[in-house]
Amino acid sequence: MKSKHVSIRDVAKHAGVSIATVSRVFNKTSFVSEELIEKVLTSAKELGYHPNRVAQSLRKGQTKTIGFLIPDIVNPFFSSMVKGAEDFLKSLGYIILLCSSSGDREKENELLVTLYSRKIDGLIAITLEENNPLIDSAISQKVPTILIDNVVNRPFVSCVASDNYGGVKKLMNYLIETGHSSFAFLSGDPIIYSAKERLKAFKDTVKGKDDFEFEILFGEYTYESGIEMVRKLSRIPDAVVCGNDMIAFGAMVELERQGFRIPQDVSVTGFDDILFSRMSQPPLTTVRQDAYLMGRAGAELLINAINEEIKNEVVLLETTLEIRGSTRERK
Amino acid sequence: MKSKHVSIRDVAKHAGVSIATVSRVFNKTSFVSEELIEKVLTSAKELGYHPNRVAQSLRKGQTKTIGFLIPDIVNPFFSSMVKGAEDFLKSLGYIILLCSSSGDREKENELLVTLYSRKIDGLIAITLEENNPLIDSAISQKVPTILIDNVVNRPFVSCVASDNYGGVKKLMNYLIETGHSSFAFLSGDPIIYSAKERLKAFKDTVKGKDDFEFEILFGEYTYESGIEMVRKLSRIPDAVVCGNDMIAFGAMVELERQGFRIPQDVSVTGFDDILFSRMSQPPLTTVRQDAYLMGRAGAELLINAINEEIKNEVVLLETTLEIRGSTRERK
DNA sequence: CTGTTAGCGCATTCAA
DNA sequence: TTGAATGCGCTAACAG
Repeated sequence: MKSKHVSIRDVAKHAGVSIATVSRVFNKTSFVSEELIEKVLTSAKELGYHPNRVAQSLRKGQTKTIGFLIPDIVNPFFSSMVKGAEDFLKSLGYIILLCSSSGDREKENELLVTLYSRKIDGLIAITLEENNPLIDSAISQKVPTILIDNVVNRPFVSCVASDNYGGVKKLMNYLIETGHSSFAFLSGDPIIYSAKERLKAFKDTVKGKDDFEFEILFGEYTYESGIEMVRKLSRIPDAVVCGNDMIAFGAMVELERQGFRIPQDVSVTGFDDILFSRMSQPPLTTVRQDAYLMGRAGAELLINAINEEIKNEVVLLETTLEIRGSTRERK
Repeated sequence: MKSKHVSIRDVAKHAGVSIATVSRVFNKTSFVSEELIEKVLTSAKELGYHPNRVAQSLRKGQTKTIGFLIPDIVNPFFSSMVKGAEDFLKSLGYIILLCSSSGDREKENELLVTLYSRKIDGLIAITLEENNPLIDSAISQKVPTILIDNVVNRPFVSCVASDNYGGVKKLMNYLIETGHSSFAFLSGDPIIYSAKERLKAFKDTVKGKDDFEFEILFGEYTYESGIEMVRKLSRIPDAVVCGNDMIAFGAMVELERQGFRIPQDVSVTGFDDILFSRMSQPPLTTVRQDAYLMGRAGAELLINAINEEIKNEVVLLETTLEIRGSTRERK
């Protein structure tokens, strides 16, 4: 039965040295004789001592803690980012303070205050809206901040995102090569950076070209929204290009319900390549983006920002076209 | 351009009061005259002051921080638990320190040291193995600890899990009522508490009854394992009862590949009811357990343990049978 | 009702 | 090489 907290003082007394020596042994901050190192380590082990990180944080002015603000931890796309970041940060002794905003902007601001008052060394945020007030908050607090899946040009803020534009371009080129000439684009909410970029790539591909017919619908990045948008389609095109995979799943279900065969009657594509995309029937042709890597890249950027004051950088990650069974190869 | 950190002393000076008064205003810990409250609040706002939680933690000996140890944050089943816990804890001013163990027991221990040295007020852990060394660790540190999806009887440790046994019982009863009499059970690794319980319920139902034929295979809670186990089946039974939904998805794909129709030729069932279970073709008959609720219940238990010293309780949550298209209704 | 002060556990100066 | 003393920002006695 040990006492409640064993502090550096207990170890010092037990080892017959000063607290400064104990501190030096644990921090290797200056030379201590072998003899004393031994003594201190033995005493520490015997008492079950571990340095109190709270006290260290207060003293050193850094907490080795990173705030992570995320709309929905249950979404594997977002949680993959957390994992990517965590795996990297952990190796450097950082730990993640997790905050779910649930997309609620008011909550988001409260959470930021909490995070800042807990003296996080840096912040990684996934925000749905492209222009979010938190960005200004971050700047005024001067906490190094990384935005993932969003791109802005502001001081103290770096960004990581996939090349959404390039991804959809690749996809559209493939569809055109394989003989598709009429399209529907089922967009996510264009307040979101990624949705906007994907939409832009689609428009840039088809607009003003007489060879193509197209139609654009707006919804959300959800299964239900995919179903709904298909119902609103004025006609069924060669290819239904979806803003993300969830929309595509909804679209596929609704198209089949209406009696269309995929891909014989209509091709369907997604974006993201989530786990289930290769398991659906038919497996989904989609643009693969690596959320884990985005998280990791964000964390690396953040550590740079913390250490080297590089505070305004944008990293765009490559995407890969995954051709599967939901698109036909020839008309 | 403000100075780096604004402390309670800065506010006190600016407002012309003592730091104790400032503290009292923010903590409402004793009466302060309206006049001074006003002054302090104005100064605080002007300077952008927020109490430093790190200093508070050191002083008060509590961090309002909960450690959350989880095998894989990307798995929606686990992340739902995090969400459930977080939603509740947030409302009480707690925040979550997230740690992924990746199932690595060595890492798990390192992470625990980190968590303890950061003086978490409590720990919520999802551990794969039923008997995990972390449990002893938790006991020796006297940090209130909750195990989710696992049940042990130890001091300082409370547990939350679904009624896995009852769930499989319900499921088996339904299958028997609908005329199934030969079964295969595709189990997860029985080192895991839930896998063990589900297996037990299956065995208890079919064993020693001449009416039933059955076969049991062991694998993991994964899609790939489902495929593999189906390949090892000695014959195709009336119903393939899977340890969880991921196994069921693998099983369905492999059964269909082998030319069996679901549910006409063979029924397939899962456990968990993850998001995609209702989206698969055919939609999966499964036992629904509410991961979000488990997380929330765990958090509630933890707060009780922290406040009231209730430190050894087990909560078993009800499950629901979700009958969908992957099981036939009559032979 | 308000101010002064001690000390939470630690890292870091400054002396020795 | 080691120890004593200071203070990080704050809360909680205690005194007035």
